[in-house]
Amino acid sequence: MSSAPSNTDQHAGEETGGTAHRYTARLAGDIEARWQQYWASHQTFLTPNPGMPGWDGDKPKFYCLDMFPYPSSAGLHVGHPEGYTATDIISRYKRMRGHNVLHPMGWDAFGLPAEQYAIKTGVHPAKTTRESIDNFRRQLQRFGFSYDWSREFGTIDEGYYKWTQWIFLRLYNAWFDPEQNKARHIDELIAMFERGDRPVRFNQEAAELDSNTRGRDLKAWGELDEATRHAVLASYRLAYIGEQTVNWCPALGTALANEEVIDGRSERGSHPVVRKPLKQWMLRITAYAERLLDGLAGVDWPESTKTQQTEWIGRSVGAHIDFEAGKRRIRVFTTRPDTVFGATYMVLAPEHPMVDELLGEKYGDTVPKAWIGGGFDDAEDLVARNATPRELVDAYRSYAAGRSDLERQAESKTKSGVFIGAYALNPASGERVPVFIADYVLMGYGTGAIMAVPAHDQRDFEFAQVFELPIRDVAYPRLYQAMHFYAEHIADEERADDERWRGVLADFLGITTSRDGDPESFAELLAQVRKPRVEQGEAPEWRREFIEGAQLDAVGGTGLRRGSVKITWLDAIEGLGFKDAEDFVTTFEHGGLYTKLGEAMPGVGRMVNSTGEGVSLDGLTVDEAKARIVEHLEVVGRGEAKVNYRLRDWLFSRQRYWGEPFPIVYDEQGLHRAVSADALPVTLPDLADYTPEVSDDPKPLLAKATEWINTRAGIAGVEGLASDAPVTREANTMPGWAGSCWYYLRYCDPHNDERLVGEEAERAWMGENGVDLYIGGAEHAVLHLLYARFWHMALYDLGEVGSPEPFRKLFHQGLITSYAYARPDKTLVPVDEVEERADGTFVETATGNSCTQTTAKMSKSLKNVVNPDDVIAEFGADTFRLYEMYLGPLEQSKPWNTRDMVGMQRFLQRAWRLTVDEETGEGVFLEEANPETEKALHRTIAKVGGDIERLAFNTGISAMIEFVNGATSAKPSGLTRDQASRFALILCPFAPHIAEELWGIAGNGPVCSLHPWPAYDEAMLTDDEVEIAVQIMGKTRAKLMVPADAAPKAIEDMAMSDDAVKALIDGKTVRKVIVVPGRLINIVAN
RNA sequence: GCCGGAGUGGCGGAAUUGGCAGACGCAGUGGAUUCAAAAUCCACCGGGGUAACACCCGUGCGGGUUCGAGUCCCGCCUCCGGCACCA
Repeated sequence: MSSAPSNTDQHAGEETGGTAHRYTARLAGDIEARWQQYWASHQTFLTPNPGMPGWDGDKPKFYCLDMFPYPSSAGLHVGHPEGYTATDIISRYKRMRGHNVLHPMGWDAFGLPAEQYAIKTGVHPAKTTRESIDNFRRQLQRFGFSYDWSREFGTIDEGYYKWTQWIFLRLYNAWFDPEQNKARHIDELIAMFERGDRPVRFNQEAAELDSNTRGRDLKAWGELDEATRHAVLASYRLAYIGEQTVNWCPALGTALANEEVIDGRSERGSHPVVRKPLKQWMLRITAYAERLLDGLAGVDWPESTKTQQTEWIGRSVGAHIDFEAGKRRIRVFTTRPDTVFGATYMVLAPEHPMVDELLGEKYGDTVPKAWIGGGFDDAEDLVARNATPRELVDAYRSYAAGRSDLERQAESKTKSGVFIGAYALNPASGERVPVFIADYVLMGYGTGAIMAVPAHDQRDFEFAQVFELPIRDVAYPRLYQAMHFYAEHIADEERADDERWRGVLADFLGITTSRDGDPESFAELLAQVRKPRVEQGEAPEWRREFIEGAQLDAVGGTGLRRGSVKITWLDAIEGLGFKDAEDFVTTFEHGGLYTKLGEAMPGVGRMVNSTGEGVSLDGLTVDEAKARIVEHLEVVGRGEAKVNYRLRDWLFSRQRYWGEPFPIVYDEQGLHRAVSADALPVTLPDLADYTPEVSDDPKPLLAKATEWINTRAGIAGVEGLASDAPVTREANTMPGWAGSCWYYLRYCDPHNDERLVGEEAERAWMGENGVDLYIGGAEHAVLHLLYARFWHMALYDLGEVGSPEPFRKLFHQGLITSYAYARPDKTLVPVDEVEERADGTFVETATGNSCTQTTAKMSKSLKNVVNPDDVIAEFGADTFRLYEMYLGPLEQSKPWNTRDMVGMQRFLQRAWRLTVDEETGEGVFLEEANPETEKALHRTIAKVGGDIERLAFNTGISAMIEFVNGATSAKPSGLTRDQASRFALILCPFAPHIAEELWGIAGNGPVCSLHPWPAYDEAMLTDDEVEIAVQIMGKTRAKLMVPADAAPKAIEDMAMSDDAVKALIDGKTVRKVIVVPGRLINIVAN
C-alpha cells in the first residue's frame, strides 16, 4: 500500500504565533495541491471497464454526467463549477456507497467563437481551441473533481469526429419505416424494392410534392436508371438534402439564425439579409416526433423541460381536408374540421408550389375590389393599374421574402396578402371560395395551406376584416347557449332548487362538476367563453325575460357563489364590455358583435349552419362534429384524420469552417456519394484565410480549400466509382450540436478504434435506461437534449445502443448571477462605478444618483465577473466548493457574493480545529466518546446521506456545520479518532482535500475517497423524550417534555395537568383536543 | 398573448407528508481577550409592545377551507424563464 502524502508543512515557521497550522488559504492550497497530485499519481479515480483489472461486475453502476463545456478563451466561469461540484459530490458519494461510478469530462470544441476569433486574428482555430482546453483542464483540476481523466476527449479530436461522421453515415444509410415505427438500414429498403414491395413512406405528402421522385418508385425497381434509383433512395434517407428557406446574408457569406437578424439586417455589421431557399443537408427528426414525445413519460426530467420539448414537438390532432380547384386538389390541415362549413376562403403560403398552377390570368369584373391585394408596399400601385394576379403574386412574394421571421411577427397586427384569381370548392358546403396567398400561413407547417374560418379563428378573422370577406358562424359559444338555456328553462323554473339547476347547467355546458353539482368555477366558465357571438337576425323570444332576469341573480335570485364572489349574468355582460343587458341584446339583434368585440370566437358549444350534401353537423357538440365530418370526408374521399407536428426536420448544414466535414462527395453527375466507413475520418483541411466571401450565392467557407474539395474517388475513399473518377467534396460542415449528440456514449469506451462504443462497455454503463444523472444548464432544454435523444433513438433502432432513452434523470443547475446596480430607469451600472454609502444605500459615483442593488447575469460590461482562479487563491478549492453548494437549492438561480465565502472558510477552520492542534499540527482526540456527540454524528450521517440523494447540498452542509459547532461546544468537546474518521468520510464528497487530510490525521491510511460510507444506528436518531408544543386554539402557549412513545391520551393528560395549561384554559370549555404524537397537542377551548 | 416556475428578516436561504415560521450562513449590535489590531470566544439579532415578562402582528395582496395554512382552494399583483401568425 502506498503511504499518505507527507504532512510536513513546508510553510511551518513562516507564520508567527501559535497558529502555524491553522487552516488558512495557504494551508488549504498546500493540502489541495498535495492530494490532487496523490490522486493523479495513484490513479485513484481511474474507472475500469468490463474485462479490465479492477472491474467488479457485481456492483450497481452509476453514470454521472456533466454537460461538457465549450472551452472559450475567457476560461472557466464561476457558473461552471456549480454543476460540476454537484455531480462530483454525487459521484463520490455513490462510489462510497459501493457503485461503479462513471464520471467523465471532455470538450465541446467545434463552434463559432473559435472561428470568429480566427477571422479576426488569422490564428488557426485548432491552436486557440487547444490552448483553451488546456486552460480549462488546468482550472477544473484545481477543484479536485474526481473525473476519470483517462477518458477525456474533445469533439475536435480526429479519433472522435471520425465516429461523428460514422453516425452521420448510419443516418444516411437508413430510412424510417412507419409500419415498424423505427429506422432500418437502407439495404432492407432496396431489398423490398427488388422484391416489388412498396414500402410506406414516412412522409407521403412530401413525396407527392417532390416532382423529382413522384411516381418513379411505383415502377419496377429494375426498370429505373441509376440516377432515378439514387433520387428515390435519397428521398427516404434519414439524412437527406432538402430545400429550406434561410436568412441569407450576402455580405457575411453565410446563413444566419433568426436571432441574428434585426430589422432585416445582420446583427453583426448591419448588412442586409434576405430569405433564400437553400439546398442543405437535413436530418429527418420529424420521423421521431411521436417517439420523442412518448419517451418523455418515462424519464425523470424537470417538468418545465418536458413541457418545452412537448411544445416544441407540438402535436396537433386534426384532419387533412382536400378542396377542389379545377383539376387540382388543395390539401389543408386543420384542428377544427368541425368548422369546415364556416370556411369562406382559403389561404396558401406565398411559396406554396401550387400557386403557380392555380393562378388566374386576370381578375374578373365580379371580383370585389377589396380582395385584390393589400397590406404590403406596392399593392396600391399595382391594383391601381389593374395588375394581373401574376404580377401581384410576384410582388407579394418578393415582399414576403424580403422580410425575416422576426419582422413577420412584429408586423403581425396587420394582415397582408393577395387574391390569386382562383377559386376552390368547399367539400362540405359545396360553396365556391376565393384562394389567397398570405404570409401568415407558413409553408413549413402542416401542408402550407389553410381553410380560413374567420368566425372562429382570430387570424382568419383579422384577414377577413382587411379583405372584406364573409364571416359565417358555425359553432355557438357556450355563454350564448347558456343564455338560450336560461330563456328556455330557468325563467320557467325560477323556483327550481339551486343544486339541481347548477348540475343541469354544468352538464349542458360540459363543465366539470364537483360532487355537489357546482360548476368548478364560474369564472373558469367565463374565461372559456369570454366573448359571446350570436346569430344575425334571430329574434329571441326571451329578450324581455333576459333583460329583467339579468337584473337579478342568475340562479333564481341567489347567484352562483364562489368564495365570496357572486357572479350574475349582468356581471358577465358588463365583463364583456357592454353597458348593460339591453346594450348587449341590441347589439346581438343587429349582428354587430364582430364589430363590437373585434374578435373571433373559439366556438366551443354546438354546431349551427352546418348542413350540406350528405352531411349535417347541426346540433352536434364540437367533438361529435369533428368525428362526424372526418368520417364523412373519408367516405367521400375528401379528407382524413391527421396528427400533425410542429417539429421540423433538422437543418444540418453550416457554411462554417470549424466543424465536422461531411463524409460525402458529389460525383460528376452531381449525385451525392458516401465516403466509405474505412476511409473515415474525413479530416478538416487547413485554411489560411477564414474570411467569408461576399456573395449572393451561398458558399461555404470550406469551398476555399479547392485542393481538398476537388479530388478523386480513390483518395476520398468512395466505393462504387473508379478510383480516378473526379469527385467534389461536400463543403458544408456539421452544426455545433453534432459532436454533443453522442459524447456520453463515447465516454463509455473512449479509446475504441473498432466501434463508436464497445457493446459490453455500452451495456455496462448505459444499461437499460441510460445516464443515471445528467446535470447541465436549462438553456439546452430543446436543442441539445432533443437532438441527442433523436440520435440515440436512431442508434437504438439500428442496434448500436441498448437503451431507448439516453438520459434517465436530468437536472438543471440554476444560474450563478452577480450583484448589479440599477438606475431608476432600470438601466444597469457597472459595479466599479457604484459606491456603497454608510447607510447601506448605493450611489453612482459619477453622478451621485442613487441606485438599487439587484442581480444580473455576470457580464464583462457590468464588470461583475468572478474568476474562479482568484477565488481559489484567496480561499482554497474546498471552501469554494462548499460555498457554491451552500448558496441555495441547486436548481435555483443565486447571486454570487464573495463576502459570504468567509462563512464556509470558518466552518472548515472549526472542523480542522476540532481534531488538529493549530500550534503543532498534531491530531488531538478524545479517548472516550461524548455520547451526545456520538448521537449527533449518527444523525448527521443520516441527514447528509439523505440530502445528497435528493441533491439538497445546502441543507446537508448546514447539518455538518451544526455537528461541528455542537461537538466544539460539547462538554467534553472534541472527537475520538473513530468519530473524526467518520466525520471525514461524510465531509469527503463536499470538501475532499481537507477530508483526506483529516482522515490521515485520525490515523487512517489513504484514501477516504474510496472508503465505504459510514453506517448509522437507527436507534440513535430518536430521543427518549421529546419536547412538544402545547397549542390553545392553534397558538403555541407552552412546551412540554413527554416520552417519545407516549400515547395520545397520555399526552393529553399530561398537558391538562400542566399548571400553565390549566391557567390558560381556566374558565373555558374544552371542545376538542388534537394530538400529533411527537409534535404537538392542540386544545380547542373557548 | 400562451406555457412553465418563483415571491419567507438587512441579505442568501430552512421548514422532506397541513403541525412550534425564520434552521444554517453572511451582515449588524454589545461584550470578553489584546498595548492595539487581526483572529477567536460569548450574548443579542422579523415588527410592535414591556423595566423584564405577558401580549399583539407577521411567509407578495384579497378572500376561503381547517382544531391548525409558508404549505391546500378561489381571485389578483410582481418577478424570472420559455414559446409566439403553428391553422
